[in-house]
Amino acid sequence: MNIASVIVDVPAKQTDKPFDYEIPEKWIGAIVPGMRVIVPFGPRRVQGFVIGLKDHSEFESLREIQEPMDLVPVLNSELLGLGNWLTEKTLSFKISAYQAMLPAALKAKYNKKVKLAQGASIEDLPESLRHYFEGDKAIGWEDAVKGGLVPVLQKQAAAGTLEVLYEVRERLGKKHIKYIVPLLPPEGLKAKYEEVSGRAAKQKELLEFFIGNPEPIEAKKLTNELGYSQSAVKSLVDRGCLGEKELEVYRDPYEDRHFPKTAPLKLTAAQKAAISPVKAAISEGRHEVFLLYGVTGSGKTEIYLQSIQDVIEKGKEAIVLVPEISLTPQMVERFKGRFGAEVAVLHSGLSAGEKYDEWRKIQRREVKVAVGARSAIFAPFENLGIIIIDEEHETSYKQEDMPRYHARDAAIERGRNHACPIILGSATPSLESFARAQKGVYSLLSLPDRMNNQPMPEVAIIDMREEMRSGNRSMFSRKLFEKIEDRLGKKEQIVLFLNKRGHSSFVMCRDCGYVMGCPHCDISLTYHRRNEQMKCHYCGYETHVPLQCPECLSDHIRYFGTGTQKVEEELGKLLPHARVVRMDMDTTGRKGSHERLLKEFSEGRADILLGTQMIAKGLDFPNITLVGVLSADTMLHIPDFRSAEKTFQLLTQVSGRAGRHELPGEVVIQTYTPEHYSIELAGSQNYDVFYQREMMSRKVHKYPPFYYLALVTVSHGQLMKAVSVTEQITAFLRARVSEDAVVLGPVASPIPRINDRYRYQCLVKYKREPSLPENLKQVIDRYQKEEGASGLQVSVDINPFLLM
DNA sequence: AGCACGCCGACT
DNA sequence: GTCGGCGTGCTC
Repeated sequence: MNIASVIVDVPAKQTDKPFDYEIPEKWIGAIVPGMRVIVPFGPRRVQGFVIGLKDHSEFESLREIQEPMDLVPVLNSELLGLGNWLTEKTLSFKISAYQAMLPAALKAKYNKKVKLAQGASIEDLPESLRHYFEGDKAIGWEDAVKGGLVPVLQKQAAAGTLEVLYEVRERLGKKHIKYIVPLLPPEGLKAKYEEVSGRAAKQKELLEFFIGNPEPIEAKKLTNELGYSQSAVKSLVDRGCLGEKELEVYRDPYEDRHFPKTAPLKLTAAQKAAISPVKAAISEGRHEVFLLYGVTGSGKTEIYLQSIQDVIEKGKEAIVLVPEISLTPQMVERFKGRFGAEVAVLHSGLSAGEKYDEWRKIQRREVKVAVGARSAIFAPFENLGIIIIDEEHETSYKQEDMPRYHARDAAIERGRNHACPIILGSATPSLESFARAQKGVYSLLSLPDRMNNQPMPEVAIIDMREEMRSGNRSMFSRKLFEKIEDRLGKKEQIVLFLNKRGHSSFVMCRDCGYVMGCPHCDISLTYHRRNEQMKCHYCGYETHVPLQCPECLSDHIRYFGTGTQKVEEELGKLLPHARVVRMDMDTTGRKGSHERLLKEFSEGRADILLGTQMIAKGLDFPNITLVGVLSADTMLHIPDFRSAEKTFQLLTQVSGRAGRHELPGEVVIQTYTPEHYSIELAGSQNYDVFYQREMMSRKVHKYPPFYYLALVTVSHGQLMKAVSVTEQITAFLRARVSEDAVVLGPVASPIPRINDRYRYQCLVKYKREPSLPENLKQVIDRYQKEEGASGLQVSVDINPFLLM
């Protein structure tokens, strides 16, 4: 077993296969599958993953692995297998699948530099180049390019005086702290104590300290807090009494936070009924997928917690996925509160180093529970007892770039591997999941009532057209405004929800109707108050705000639409005494600001929480008695077959923020289309009827869950090229699917141009099409290689969430 | 992805 | 005659 099969870090079609390498003698036995290694690949060195060992290779002369990057595998055999599965399901490269399963910190960085060749002397170089290489110095490739030195350097390299070096580096290291340890037992130290001359009083004190405290101690603590001098420490180190030791430590993002310990709560009858099949599956070690359908505030989390308790007692581990955990610090708190140090938290709010450290806690079996966003599904546990996906319907579980996987599918696959149950929890299950539960593929568990018999909040739907007609041109309906004033008076809290960021969404000329668009993308620019700029959310293009209409030179050019900033201003004018906290992408950009804002609100230092999507879920504050949705229909008009479902889910989720505790809650939904079923039914909180309605529509239009989808998107700088290639692909696929399938296209993508590239697509709707993956692969193979040359890009998304 | 090899146009 | 364009193919 001295040959390793390695997947190299070169994401391309031609290199998407194992390459064989000889394992150097000294590492035989030490290099095992799942480890990262550095291998020579052509003239370069690259990172690679060992996926297997063997004795024979069909290749004649193998090169040697340069060195291992790990002491222990970073991928266990289950995850290696899962990588294969991912590759097949998403048609992505193997290397992309493996990278996606690991924290970003483990992704290699590459350095290319030029240095003096072995055996060459600095005198061999032309005068002008010498100073770059004096004293073994090297010049980085990028600097060389910047300085226009590449041709000269290449000439020297060809002549053999310089050589090009390829380095593979870790993205970042482990964090170490210097500790001081006594090298002798207390008796030995006592003996030394006698030896130390009387003049060295400080050293004597220090020895006394270590006689009393023989444990290792942080060097910083010793000098800074306990006041021992660095020189005294050094002398004793030199004498061989003390030693310095670098100990690896974790960056603990929750270090300075304490989580009050919580005990399991007593379950209600409904909760008991829901949890018992889960407990049965856990104790029998059986794979089963449960859909836990429970209204907002019905106590789903407690079911998660107690299921995990069971799993831990069985000596197994648990993964909990939450949509975007930095958005729900309360969730972290509940898990940390119950399971304390047994919990690792992985979310986007952490730095790469912190994430890596949390990941290592899992790898080293130091924790039993991983709570995190989508990618936490790849937590390297070996003995999973349960996987929980909270807010199962959330679209953020689908990754939008390669590998385009859905965490729910990955969870079910891992559940199969480990023979463990899965809980999908939601107050508004995705149609796909609910349909599967109806068919008996998943087991349905319901929690129809809120805890403590709190009623669901009362919902009022306000027709904003009416308001308009009766002369109210403000963004608050009279009813909502009244209620806000009422709550302010009662010192109760209010949540205002708006699903848009920025100030106003777009700029339009009132005279000619000109809307300011991005010159590179077919999308209107968004106004940002902060820097008085118009910004494109797709390509980042920025320009200043026009004072005149560029088309008709009229100066009646105005902002349209409403953003959180504008609402904030408006509130400031109308209710100057109300304390408002605004939460959106702009105010929560920096790390920790999210938590800080929420804390401000939870401690009652603000009356109104105003925000976008991110405040829709997870908030649970007892004093919120009013939730206002400023415009319910913004989502309804996006061209997506799921827009009604998303609108319904969002409105239901936001409404659920109100009245979760003793105080009853009220919800006001403002809309221009009150008659739309998704708004009407969100108002009456009737998921079941919504489900029926939406299923009918999906059936008619041949959309999921009745059909699966596969989306091919083609983009190119020239419109005609994009169209003609899409046409070819559409024809190719059409000829290769069965009669039940529908192949649509070519059609322009909902955003027909991004960054000066025209985008066309072909959509396949199908029920059972065993050869489709193979055909899609052929499409990729055929067109992806044209990519570099002509700028053609072809991407395939199986089960896309955004048809963009 | 990089990089080398290789075959056709405009220039010291 | 060469320098250099990027099309083609390879990396164990």
